[in-house]
Amino acid sequence: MPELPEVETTLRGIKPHFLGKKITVVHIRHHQLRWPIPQNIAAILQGKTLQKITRRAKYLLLTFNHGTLIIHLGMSGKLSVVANNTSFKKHDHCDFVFDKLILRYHDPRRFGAILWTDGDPLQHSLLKNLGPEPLSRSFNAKYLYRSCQHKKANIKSIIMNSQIVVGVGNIYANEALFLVGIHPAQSARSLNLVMCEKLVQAIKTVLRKSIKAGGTTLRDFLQADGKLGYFAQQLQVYGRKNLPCFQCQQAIILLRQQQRATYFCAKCQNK
DNA sequence: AAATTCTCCTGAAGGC
DNA sequence: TGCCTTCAGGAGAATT
Repeated sequence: MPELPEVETTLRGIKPHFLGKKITVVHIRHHQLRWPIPQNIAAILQGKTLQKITRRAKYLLLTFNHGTLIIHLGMSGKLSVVANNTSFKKHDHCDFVFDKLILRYHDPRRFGAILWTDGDPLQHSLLKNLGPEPLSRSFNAKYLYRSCQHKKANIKSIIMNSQIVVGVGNIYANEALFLVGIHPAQSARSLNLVMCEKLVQAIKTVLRKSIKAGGTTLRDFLQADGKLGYFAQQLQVYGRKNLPCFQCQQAIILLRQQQRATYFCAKCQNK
């Protein structure tokens, strides 16, 4: 499940292979992702040179001189770099064929998206209302504090809300809240500025560490399976139901919030 | 307006 | 071994 560190790792992995290169042909084997891949995408891209690869939230933006390809990996999406004429496997839905290499999109659950815009991608309806990047300076204590005021919702749903801050998926929300000892069900408006500062720093720390871990596997990116980074990170609470807390040995609790699994330590994370 | 629930999908895991 | 059920989750859409 690609979280922000995986998307960033993917970006860094594909960039050196395709930047400034020309697409010769596009093959689509399955149009139906979260939204249909535009029918004319092959015609749009054929013969065009990739000018820029950037990221906004978990969206990868591949910019050409006449528009931008917007790619989201969803839950199970993966972009890989394979040699030309490499045979495709199940769920390899889309190939962007360049001179020597293929940028291949694989996505068993098809929650991802491949879209095209000929305007400013940041003004695309999917992107224009997104909150700040978590690692940017505009995501800071004051901002989070303001975003939490008058909010009845619990703090976990606030930090996972992409209109407030992007890129904090379920795993990292759990981990960051544990790091600062905040109970995931605590109401957002009850956090003071000091707690917001700690939480902001925890989110940044968790994401930075994970991106760094992802970076260590970059050299393997050409290999088809390329296990990405965050598994390397030691998770403190996520997926550890009933196992002893690393800090106090008390059993980690699993509860459900907004239909998402929340793992926390009742002793270390006080209400 | 804000908060919650629903939805897409497949593969893995668990029960019998 | 195999079939069936349940669960996982990103995030936009629909609903409350």
